[in-house]
Amino acid sequence: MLSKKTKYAIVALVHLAKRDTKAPVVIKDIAEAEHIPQKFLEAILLELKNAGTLSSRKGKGGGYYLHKSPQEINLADVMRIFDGPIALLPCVTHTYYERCDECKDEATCGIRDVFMELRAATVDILKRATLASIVNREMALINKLLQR
Amino acid sequence: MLSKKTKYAIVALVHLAKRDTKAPVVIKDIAEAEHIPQKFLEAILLELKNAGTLSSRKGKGGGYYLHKSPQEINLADVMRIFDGPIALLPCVTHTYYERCDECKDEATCGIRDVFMELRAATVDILKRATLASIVNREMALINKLLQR
DNA sequence: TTATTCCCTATTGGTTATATAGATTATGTA
DNA sequence: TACATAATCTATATAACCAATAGGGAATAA
Repeated sequence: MLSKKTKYAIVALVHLAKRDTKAPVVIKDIAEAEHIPQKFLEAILLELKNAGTLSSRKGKGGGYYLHKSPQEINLADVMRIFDGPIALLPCVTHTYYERCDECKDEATCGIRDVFMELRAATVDILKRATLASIVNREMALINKLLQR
Repeated sequence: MLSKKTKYAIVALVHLAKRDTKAPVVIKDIAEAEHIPQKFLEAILLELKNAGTLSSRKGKGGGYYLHKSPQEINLADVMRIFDGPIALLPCVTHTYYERCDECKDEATCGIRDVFMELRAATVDILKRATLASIVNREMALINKLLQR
């Protein structure tokens, strides 16, 4: 399961992506609109800023805004910021690779083979899941509902 | 990431599947062969038994053995026993469904849409990953190494 | 210089993960 | 029956992490 942190982060990012302007939005507005505890969201947005996903401006008229375009921000990257590697086994990750203590021969491990396949499929889906594509999905779902 | 519990469970099950006989194996043998803390493995095998995956016999000549055939035991089921639902959001699971507090309209939620797609792909891979198929993968990997 | 807003540090309560220890129950065999 | 074997049950410990809150500091714009 995703941590609440990650889920809130995604919801907040989609919130920003759905606005057509790139004007900063204050934490409070996002928290209230998306029903996220404000102080908790504060820490989350800061982490997203430090990761280079968001930018911020202080003082009046300030707030947070997307640092990159919605096409360039995908869920794989966001999830990695908060929940770490996407792979389910340490021996399958790229950047956080770690050998399994109990493993006898990694090269011929059938379990590892399965989870490498799973990781590839997961990363593929999550990389394609950009903020822009999520907004598109929402529009498609709305249209689908209206047509009935 | 998988919990150690789940990883140990899978390793132990594959250990049992690789033996051609269905004779019971004592906990100690599995623990030593696979480098798993014995007392911890004890609890894990018991849980697998209660879930109907393993059977056991007490006393001399006893131990644990697969209750079903290696073709019938898949990683999706094993992972659900220990780590719960495979889906990454509560609103996407079948059996553990729960609405997201902060969600406005589930039917048009683009985030949910992504994670439904991801869940389907994941379950598909993990259902096909039976103990038998894992053993086959190992043989294939060994052959591949030998051919070089 | 004042209001606004992000930024930083610390802390809290609760849950989960990863085990270990010791006693008990069931089983096969001499 | 007695004994050794091996699973089963209960209890405990520790560490890590999650989710959230509190309070003040620092930067910025008007």
